[in-house]
Amino acid sequence: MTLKIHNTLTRRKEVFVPVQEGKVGMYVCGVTAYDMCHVGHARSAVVFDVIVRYLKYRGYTVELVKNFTDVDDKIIARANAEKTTIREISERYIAEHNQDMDDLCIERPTHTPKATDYIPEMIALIETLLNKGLAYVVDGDVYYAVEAFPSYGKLSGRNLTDMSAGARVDVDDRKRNPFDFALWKASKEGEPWWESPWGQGRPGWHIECSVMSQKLLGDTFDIHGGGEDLVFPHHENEIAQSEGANGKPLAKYWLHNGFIKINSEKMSKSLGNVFTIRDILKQYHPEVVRFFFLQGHYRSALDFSDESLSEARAGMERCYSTLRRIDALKSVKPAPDKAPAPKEQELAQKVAELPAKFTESMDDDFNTARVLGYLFDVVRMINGLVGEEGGKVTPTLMVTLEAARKALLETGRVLGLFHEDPEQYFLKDRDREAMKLGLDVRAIEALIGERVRARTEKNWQRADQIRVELAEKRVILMDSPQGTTWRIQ
RNA sequence: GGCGGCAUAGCCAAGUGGUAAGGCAGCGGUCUGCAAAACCGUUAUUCUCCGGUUCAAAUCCGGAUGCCGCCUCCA
Repeated sequence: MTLKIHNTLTRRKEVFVPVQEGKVGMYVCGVTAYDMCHVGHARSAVVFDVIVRYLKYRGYTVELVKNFTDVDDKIIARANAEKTTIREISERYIAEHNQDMDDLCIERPTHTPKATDYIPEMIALIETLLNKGLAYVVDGDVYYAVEAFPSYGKLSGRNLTDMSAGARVDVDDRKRNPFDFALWKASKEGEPWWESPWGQGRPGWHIECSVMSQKLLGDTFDIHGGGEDLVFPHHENEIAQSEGANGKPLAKYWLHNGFIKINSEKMSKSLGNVFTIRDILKQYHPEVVRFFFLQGHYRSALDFSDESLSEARAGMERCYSTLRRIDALKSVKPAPDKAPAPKEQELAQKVAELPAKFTESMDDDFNTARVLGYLFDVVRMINGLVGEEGGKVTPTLMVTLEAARKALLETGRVLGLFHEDPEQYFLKDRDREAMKLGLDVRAIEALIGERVRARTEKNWQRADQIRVELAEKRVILMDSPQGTTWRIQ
């Protein structure tokens, strides 16, 4: 079985062969630390988190680098607006970012370098490019000369002639070509600066990734990832810088995740439809958000809406209620043992096949949506077997169910799902939903208490009245031999 | 203007040559004092449209239409 990955560079699925057997070096472009992270950052983080988890599951040792851009126009603007330093701003938002990532259950990368820690190395790389004739100095700025790098455009499938035809770029007389980009910018009044051979200044955006990836992963590493918007110009420019300097391929495989749209529109600050991770996690359990992302392929666009998240919530609820159902059986007296029913054997077989199907789907360019389909097959079969015979199961069936539960959890672990104890999951969900609706939990439970009394007196009229009353507030009651529980619809 | 992507049921979505996964929603049934959950059945004779290749096409090729992204900071 071979892992195949869609490579943006070739626009094809390719068999994954790492530079060094058994090891994967991976670089994913991180955030510019000037504001809270949004749902788009969350998707990118989840996508690459699942890829890393899967590569590890597959037996690879993964070294992941995710950088922080901590010097940049937007950070400077924010620091000036708040009358503070770029360091204060970037540290604040790096901390916020880390909290969001922890909340989303993203495994921490091996390295999280910051651009400002690599200024001397950036200067050295720029000097190399100048010496090779790939860059030029103008008034303390240093620009990359795209025309001097013949394969410029190979990642994004563009060429300089076509692009300049309908160019919408600022014409800058100091540049030889409109697509030349800044490697080093002379500092203006009130901007942070570092000493350099070209005077006081600061690095351009693209150079940091070329430097940090080379320092931490070497000249050529396996996977370079990021959002699809980074293909051009950012990743194109990284290739121009790195490959221009050392003549070796920068990364073997380029992976780009699709965008999140909000009600079919692009999420952007100008449209005012940006949802921060912090806001979303007040509304939905992190695993619901993760499940929502994994339902689609990582390269396709995903439409984020209250409706789609509610559907994801329903899906997660289905899985967790099945896990809870198995847990509950442990305290139920077993039924007398007997030979396994055909359905039971069928489940055992499905469970046995799950790892292979999981691997096959994930090997096919990380097809998480298909994996979820397999998980639901198992869930349905478990439910079918547990629902029978008054909740009692035979010891033999219990073994099968336990194996099924383990298989679900193991698969879930690689996807970053089912980390929660089912009981806890439902409690958290209930509290979160009640808070969203502004419901008074104590009042609800008082009514439920009254209904329990009414039911013991067989006062069905009053009992139903309470049910209806609560249902109007989207509170759904569930009666069982163990008592009455509730959830939000 | 240049480059690229997408189009599968009411909605989301997998499927890249062998006869349409899965989820959500709906309907009918079983269960239940009534419900909920769960299960069973049901919901696309068909994959935007037109042509072509093939024994065979949602899948490959050509064309049309529609939507979207990138080309400017952007996950």
